[in-house]
Amino acid sequence: MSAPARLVTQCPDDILSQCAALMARQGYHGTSMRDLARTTGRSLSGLYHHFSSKEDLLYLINERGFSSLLGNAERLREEWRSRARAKPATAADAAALLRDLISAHVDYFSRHRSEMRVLMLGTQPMSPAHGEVVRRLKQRYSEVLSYAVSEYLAGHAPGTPRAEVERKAWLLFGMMNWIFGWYSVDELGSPRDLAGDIFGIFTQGCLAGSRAAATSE
Amino acid sequence: MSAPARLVTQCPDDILSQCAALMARQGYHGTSMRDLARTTGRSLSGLYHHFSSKEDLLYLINERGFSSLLGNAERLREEWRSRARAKPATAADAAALLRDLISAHVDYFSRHRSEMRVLMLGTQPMSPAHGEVVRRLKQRYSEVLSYAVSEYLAGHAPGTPRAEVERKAWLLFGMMNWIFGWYSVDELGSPRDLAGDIFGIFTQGCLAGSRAAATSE
DNA sequence: GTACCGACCGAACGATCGTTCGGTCGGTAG
DNA sequence: CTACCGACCGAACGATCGTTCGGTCGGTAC
Repeated sequence: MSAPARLVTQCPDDILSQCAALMARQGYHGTSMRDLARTTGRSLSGLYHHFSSKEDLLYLINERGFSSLLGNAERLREEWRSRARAKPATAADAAALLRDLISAHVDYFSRHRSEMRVLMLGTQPMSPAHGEVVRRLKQRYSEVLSYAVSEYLAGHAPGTPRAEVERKAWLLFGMMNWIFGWYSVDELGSPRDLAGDIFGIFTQGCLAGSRAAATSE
Repeated sequence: MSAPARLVTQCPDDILSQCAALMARQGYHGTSMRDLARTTGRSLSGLYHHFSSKEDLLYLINERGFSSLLGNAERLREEWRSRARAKPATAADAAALLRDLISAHVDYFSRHRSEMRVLMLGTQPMSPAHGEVVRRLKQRYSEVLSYAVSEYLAGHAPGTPRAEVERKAWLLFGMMNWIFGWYSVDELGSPRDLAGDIFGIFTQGCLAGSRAAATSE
């Protein structure tokens, strides 16, 4: 423990994202360790110096991605809660929280598209222990979003049933996640426009309530 | 060409869906031909009697799924067009078309969850020829949906820019598709409720226009 | 100097992969 | 009877898979 300090190595951050980029295109099982070694400019056994196994690599990508996403979301929620303690929150405040969460999500996705695509393609091939950690992160993240949705609905459409709140939160998730699964971000305009559209459609759509669905018949 | 008629065999319909069920859980590369042979109750070489290759099997699942989806959608659109020729279409008619398309989509997904999950996980490992066919089907399907969205917006929010129409159609796609990627249909209520929610959020959300997105700041 | 370190490599291991080949069996057709 | 057919199987092929092992090299620590 002396002069030059440890900044490189230790945790192979760039290697991880290079691997994620390849896995995003070919899938976990469709990408071999030899493929990953080649694109990271290392040898096969050199790659194993950084990760204990292929599954471990997948876990690290998942853990890192969801942790960042969750960190952003929980920070926004805490800021909102401390503001709410200072002075009572208005309905507009809840809308602002929801809008910030959507923006943060879309921004993060657009800046880490490969990693996010890996996260979306499923958790199946992970060990029970790793899978549990990732599942927990996923759930905590969706709980923050559900919380914001229910706070928003409490202010703008009070009395919405719990089941409907959750269903709508999931639909919001759908809008936020799907686009990056199929399409390129280049064809969709800026993340800012996209987040604005999602926020606009969701909030205005929720205001109309569920009874508005009966148009014909 | 005589008595008993050909109803079985020819095209292995049930085998296909059994294979899709396994691939939906493990992914294409994560499922071996031996796995597929075992779950279909056949031997490895017995399976190759029905499909020329593993990739061919993936293609058949994709082609079949998207063709059904597209068939339903184009039928609904043609019905609408012929009604529009009889008497001028109202704005409510366009909403009904959109609602029927969403219902058909959600219904089909809920009845063929495994196949649909395979379709959503990507097209990469297909040959150029097969990939092109599937890509064409996908595009035709999304064009029907975009058409309905633009017809709806023409009646309810005239003057919406083309790019915004497409972005909103994609967000609608997101709501329709995402839920079956992550969550089980059991927790989401009936397909009917779900389709109603999607239709309600989307249509009411679009009515508010894009300028409503500026709530704070 | 020697000792130890993390980063990295070439070569190989056993297992599993997609695919092929030769053959069996029950059922019409002539 | 023979000829032919689709459905199906066991056994094997070459290739590729994830992983391991022994070793090399440049750099501190003492």
